[in-house]
Amino acid sequence: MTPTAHFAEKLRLAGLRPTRQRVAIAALLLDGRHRHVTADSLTEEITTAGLHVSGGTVYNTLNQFTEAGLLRRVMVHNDYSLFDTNTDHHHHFYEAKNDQLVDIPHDDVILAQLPAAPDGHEIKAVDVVIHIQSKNS
Amino acid sequence: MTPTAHFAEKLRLAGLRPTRQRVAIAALLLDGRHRHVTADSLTEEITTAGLHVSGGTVYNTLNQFTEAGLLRRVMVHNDYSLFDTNTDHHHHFYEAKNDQLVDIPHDDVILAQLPAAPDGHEIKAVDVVIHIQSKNS
DNA sequence: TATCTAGTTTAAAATCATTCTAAAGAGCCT
DNA sequence: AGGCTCTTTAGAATGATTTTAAACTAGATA
Repeated sequence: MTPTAHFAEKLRLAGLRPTRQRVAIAALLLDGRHRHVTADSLTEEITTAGLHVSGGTVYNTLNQFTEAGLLRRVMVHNDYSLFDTNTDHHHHFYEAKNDQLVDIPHDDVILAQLPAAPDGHEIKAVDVVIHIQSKNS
Repeated sequence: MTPTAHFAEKLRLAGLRPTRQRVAIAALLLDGRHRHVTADSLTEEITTAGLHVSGGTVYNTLNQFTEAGLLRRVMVHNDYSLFDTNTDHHHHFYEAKNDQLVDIPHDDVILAQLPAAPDGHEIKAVDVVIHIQSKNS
């Protein structure tokens, strides 16, 4: 199976029509490497790859991939959206000073006791963000 | 001590000059009640109280109070900033559907094991957001 | 109490990430 | 190939937040 066919299939399975733009973005983001991207950094990557995808489509695709569970949105500040190509359960260290986000392996945080969700509700996800800073600051 | 003097003192202790606007906002937000506000909802409160504070000052004050530890910024989405008048250690339930944030008492989440911060860094804060949704959805 | 000055507030303009729009284009089924 | 729907596009629009430059004030000093 060609790489393109591989990503096209992945998109179909996620319920997304494999357009040229989506396949290109999937090839960049869904190759198994774990990293964090923004609409901006992704656009740069696309350009570097010699391609062009309009700004609106970059945003739409990022949202659609997230909705489909292919990406995960990480909430650490309100300046712009961050997406994680690792959708497994895991948490993050975040250093505000340089806006740096670092994955924490899932097993390194153990939530011994979780509160029951309010009546009629269920837990969908648990996000843990550990804010860190340089010791000499 | 008059209420105004009380809040003025609180601001001085936090390193903030007690201006008329800051004291007014402190009187609304720092009275001990635990709640979540936005720049918008705070502006409404100010108006309802028969006062007026410019938009820029509302934003500045919210940021300064947060910086001073009088408020806490809660990260659940990128649409606008949310501030919590409860600065004690505690976590949150968040339901995206209706953008509702609910406090979880500190003791209801126990982090049994925390990872060591990366070399040369220390942990400043640990934020836990539990995303919930209606069972019948 | 009058004066001074650095820090604040103000309304309005600017910024900037993100979403929306309407028209042109592309999967995909028959 | 034809057609229907979903997508993409460039550009305009949105909206929260920040910035600006001028007017103002808290608090120190004389």
